[in-house]
Amino acid sequence: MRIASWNINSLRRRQERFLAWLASTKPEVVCLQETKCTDDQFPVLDLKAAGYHSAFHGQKSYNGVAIISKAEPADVRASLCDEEDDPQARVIAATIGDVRVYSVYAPNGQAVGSPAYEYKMKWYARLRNCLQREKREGHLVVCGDFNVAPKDEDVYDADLWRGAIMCSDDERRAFEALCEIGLVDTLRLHHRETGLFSWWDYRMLAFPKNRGLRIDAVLASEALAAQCTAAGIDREMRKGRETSDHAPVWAEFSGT
DNA sequence: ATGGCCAATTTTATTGGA
Repeated sequence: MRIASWNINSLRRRQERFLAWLASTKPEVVCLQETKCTDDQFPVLDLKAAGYHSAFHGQKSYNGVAIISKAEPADVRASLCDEEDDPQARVIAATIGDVRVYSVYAPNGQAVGSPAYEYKMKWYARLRNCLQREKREGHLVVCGDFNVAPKDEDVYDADLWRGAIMCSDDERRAFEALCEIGLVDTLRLHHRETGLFSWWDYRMLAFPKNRGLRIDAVLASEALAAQCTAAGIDREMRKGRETSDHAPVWAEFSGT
């Protein structure tokens, strides 16, 4: 089973490209972030015609997450496990077969120390609490745009970015704390080298120069991670015009 | 080759992204 995750940066802008990519790569599950559309704008019928079910949680203009799957999703929930009322659409969970899947879009945080940064850190604590509860149930995959480059290897110029947003110690600790509940960063099971990125700024020729960060990931609970046969980043999808500024990330699992 | 911000809306500026 292949699970992919892609910050699409507006599904409506990217729909044709997304459908073409779905048809060529045929993943069993795709987690999307920054769909930037309301639920009534979600292209349910086009995805159905492509052979996929849709579970989605959107809002006007910003954020928005979805899980697209060949198999029908069960137990869809569009929030973290707590009862906090969050107007930002950043989480959706669904059960696909025997795997609980989360599509998450972590807050950007704007600048270290800003109110947005405080919100980001609190959101991470809520996410961790939620996933800790989920993990007891069985296989768990958490896909998304984490807006954190976990290690120096995930940054094109680690010294330039040190302490900056997405690379600060507190953000990296928050990401690590997620992993410590028993989630494995699948890309690093198969690739240890630097230079593998999932986001490149639209400005200053960042992509041709490979000045990127790896801020998107597929995390898997330990038993499932043991079945992860391959993982990667589909950087081809960052090429050309009218692309998202993110590339899809993916992991392949046997025996599910 | 992959190319010098982009997307949505509040629309000819502003806000947020990362």
